[in-house]
Amino acid sequence: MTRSAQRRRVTIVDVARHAQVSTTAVSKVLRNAYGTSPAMRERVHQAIAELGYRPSAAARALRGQTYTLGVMVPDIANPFFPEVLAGVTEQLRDTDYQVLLAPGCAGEQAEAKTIESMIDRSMDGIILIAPVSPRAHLEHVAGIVPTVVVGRHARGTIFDTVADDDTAGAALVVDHLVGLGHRRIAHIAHPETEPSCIEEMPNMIRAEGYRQAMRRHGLAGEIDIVSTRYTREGGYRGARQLLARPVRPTAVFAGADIAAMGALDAIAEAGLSVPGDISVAGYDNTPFAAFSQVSLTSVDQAGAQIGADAARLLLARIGDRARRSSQVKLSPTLVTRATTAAPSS
Amino acid sequence: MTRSAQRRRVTIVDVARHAQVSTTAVSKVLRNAYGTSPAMRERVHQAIAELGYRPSAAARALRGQTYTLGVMVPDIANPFFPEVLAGVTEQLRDTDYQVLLAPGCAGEQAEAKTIESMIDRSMDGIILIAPVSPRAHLEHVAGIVPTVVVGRHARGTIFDTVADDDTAGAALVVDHLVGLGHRRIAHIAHPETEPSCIEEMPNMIRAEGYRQAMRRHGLAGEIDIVSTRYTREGGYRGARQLLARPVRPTAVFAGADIAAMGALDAIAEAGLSVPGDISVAGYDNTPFAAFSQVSLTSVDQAGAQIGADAARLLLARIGDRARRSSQVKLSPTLVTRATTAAPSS
DNA sequence: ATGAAAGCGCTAACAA
DNA sequence: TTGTTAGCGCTTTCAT
Repeated sequence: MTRSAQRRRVTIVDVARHAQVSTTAVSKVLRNAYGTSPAMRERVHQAIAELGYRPSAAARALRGQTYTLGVMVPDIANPFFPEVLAGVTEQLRDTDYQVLLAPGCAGEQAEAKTIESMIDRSMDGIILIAPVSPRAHLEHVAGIVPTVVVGRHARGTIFDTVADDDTAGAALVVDHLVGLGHRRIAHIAHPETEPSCIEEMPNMIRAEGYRQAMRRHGLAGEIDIVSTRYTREGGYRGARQLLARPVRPTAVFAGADIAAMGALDAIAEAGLSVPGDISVAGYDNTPFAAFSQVSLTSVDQAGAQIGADAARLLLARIGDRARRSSQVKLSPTLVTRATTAAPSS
Repeated sequence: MTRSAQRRRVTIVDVARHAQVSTTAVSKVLRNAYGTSPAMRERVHQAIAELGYRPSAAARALRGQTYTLGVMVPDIANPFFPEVLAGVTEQLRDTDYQVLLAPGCAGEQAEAKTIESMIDRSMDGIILIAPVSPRAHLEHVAGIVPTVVVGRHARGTIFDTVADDDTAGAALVVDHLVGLGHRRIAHIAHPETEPSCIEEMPNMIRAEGYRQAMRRHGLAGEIDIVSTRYTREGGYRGARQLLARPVRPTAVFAGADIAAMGALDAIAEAGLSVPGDISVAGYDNTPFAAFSQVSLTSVDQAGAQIGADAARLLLARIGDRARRSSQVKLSPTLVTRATTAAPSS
């Protein structure tokens, strides 16, 4: 046991020798490649089992695949992303692929570095969740490695996308609040600095969807957006700003549940009640929103399904890199809970 | 742009040719190795910049390091782990290392597979968070790759450990509740099947700490443990069981915040109030516990610090694999919030 | 201080 | 169907 641990790793050569075949044969068996007899397969498999052989991903990477897929998540603390990831891993469960997560990418700089590092590691494909890089950069990346972009509303020429219909999602919230009798509905947004992708980012589209819906209801004059961040702290700051308005909004639509969480913190701190004094709605329908103590009205964008679709598209693209790019757009639904009600006035 | 994307990746040979030096020289410069003149370093760096060269981790892996560290997390949906991860990445920020997360390891089987996959990918070191593998297996793994184990109370011969003093943490909760006047204090635990590591797992130690503390307070007869899981659903099921007792406990100590969350769901569903009808305490002091709508009393085990220590130890072990193993044990503190109060009786 | 050359473990032409 | 062999891009002796 201890000795074998110290020992040199078992290689394909060891297996070949042990099974009395060539390394090619072993390689073929490993990859289920064409040209192996059942008898040989049997012997090789047995040798592999006896020796406890495992292929070195590093060596494979130099020639072929690594059987590794990378997923970039912008913010691991946001409870929406585990949902997406669950969908990805579920879809990949019975494949040979291993998913590796690259965490913590605040900003374009960090994101570029993270993507580079996944390319350096010869990943067979990558899923980028809500990336902030300019589209040209995404195209560049997709030219190097099969790529699926989640969240961006962009028609990539060589990458596939999966996104939620954020315009519709925002409208669901506004319609719901207006239906309850609200007029002063404010929105907490997440800003975008990179001009080339402003129109593609889900956060920007949610904000625009909010604007459109407000206008549609004849509430153009009531449009009120504070731009902070989709984080708990951002939601907190945003709500603080809104609560300091001369005339307070009666409802707050946070662009993400995690921001809604911060908004609820600020509202509680101000001694106000939800939904008595102010209604709050979020986006993502994270497990947190369903939590009894919160019961947050939120837009469900089926995170697991998004993840599963992304994984499916990625496998398809790995299989055929010349494949036409496809865009999957999912329809959100509204989950009405206890944080929204008719305004008190 | 587009052409370069299609083009073969820039290699060390290209750099060497462009800088008019040998590949050896480039390699040395890259690794800050001994034997390079400032002039050469300058030229090489310039060539690297001009060509946009990036070393292939795959090729490096075959000979040297991959500059990749793997972190295995048992449950990505548990909000405690992002905290630990933040500590890890923060500690590694100014190093050349990239952190990759291996998600979703339910059970010993899946865990072993995940660890194998990290070894296959020649990671330079791995951090295992609350692994459930038998100690012998951890030793085996640590013999292959530098390893730091987080959470397990084991004295590895070749791996380092970082753990919270779970016995003390559990005692903090029981002492607090007893101090408030509670006697019927129940505990929601997470079971362990693998016999060889039962005594090392944080969940088991928390349960044992709870038992000890109860006995110390002369409440041995009130000891009441339900064993479900450290998940939201586990907490929910656990609390349901406890609420169905002929005589209901007046306080519930969930072994993890995420389980406390589920317990709060069940309590709300039963139409009971917290802390009016029943007090609830958690463990981990996740951001969720500090949330205004919850305000959960919880044991703080400084996740970020745990992560930072783990990363520090891992770097040290990578630097010297013969290094004596060290065990870092952190002292937890209790954060008292609104979910615990004197019993109503 | 610098470079030539031998692999690391695997895959894929190409031969047999 | 099977095996021989030439690399993949890098690190590392070992000469110079």
